[in-house]
Amino acid sequence: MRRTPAPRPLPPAEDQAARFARQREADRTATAEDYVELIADLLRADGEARAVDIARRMGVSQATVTATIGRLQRDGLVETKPYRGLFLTDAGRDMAQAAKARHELVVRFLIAVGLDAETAEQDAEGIEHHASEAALQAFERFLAARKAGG
Amino acid sequence: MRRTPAPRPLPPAEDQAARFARQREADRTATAEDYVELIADLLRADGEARAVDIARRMGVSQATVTATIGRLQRDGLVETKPYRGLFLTDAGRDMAQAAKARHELVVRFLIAVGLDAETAEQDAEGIEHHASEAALQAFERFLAARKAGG
DNA sequence: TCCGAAAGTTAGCCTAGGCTAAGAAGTGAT
DNA sequence: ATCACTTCTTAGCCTAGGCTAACTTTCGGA
Repeated sequence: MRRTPAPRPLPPAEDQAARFARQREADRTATAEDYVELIADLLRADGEARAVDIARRMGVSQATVTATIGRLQRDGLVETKPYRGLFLTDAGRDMAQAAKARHELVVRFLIAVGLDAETAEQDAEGIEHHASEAALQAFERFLAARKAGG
Repeated sequence: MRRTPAPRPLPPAEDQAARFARQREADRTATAEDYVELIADLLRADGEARAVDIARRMGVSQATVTATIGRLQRDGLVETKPYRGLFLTDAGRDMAQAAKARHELVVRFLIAVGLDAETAEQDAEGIEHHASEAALQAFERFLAARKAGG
């Protein structure tokens, strides 16, 4: 029982820097993914996506939604007409679909490893943006194995 | 084989808004956690934490480090003397220790579910900030069970 | 000792993503 | 058709977290 468990040396600075850089990249796309995912859900559920509903569901002001939508439009993810509802471009739809699939996979995975549904839903919101393709595949394999094995 | 898999209704707006709010809260603390964790690592490995090394390992400029350290100092996590190294306050040490424990738990967990070590390290960087206490406990249980069962 | 390189800071700029307050545009009921 | 209400936008502000360029301080070697 030693006090210094494992004086693991620090990773090479370049590796660590690369990880943080990828991290910041993921942070940048997270907002866009959350928005298009929500817009897709609203379009499916209500037939339209209105700024006021997005504001309510994101827990932010309408002014913030207007500004964010502007960025999404600039980035070619949504289309808007002033005072009209929002629509997703092809790119937006693709992103939404991928985000939704990731989200649901992460939720199912978290529940499978023993988390309650409510917390799984909460944590998935953050984790989905930081799980790599490799991680998602590992989650899929895990779920498949669990299903097969019982 | 239906085209519309499950027209799952949207969650209540308030619940969803609360989740996003907690999400934003986690995002705000993530930077602080990353910094104090790195500072603790540097102190342990090198005996001192210098801004230039933090800049190198975070992949940002020294000016960015200076600004961020200023915020950490304002928030009572680090202590600095101009042109001298950095030191953690008690609060900073606590945060660093918790962050490190979370980080390593997430890495071990990701490896246990089939991820390679390199990707686990990368993904943990993002996931550690978004896993709730309940999730971390679930990960612990999973690892314990895996160890017991084989 | 002193002087050049390395380290740290400061100034000034930028974007994302929050906010409030106020005004403009659309909509529904009478 | 009008008027009140809702929705959307605009203006102006803020913080976090990036950047470069220029300046200051420290430190080590000749």
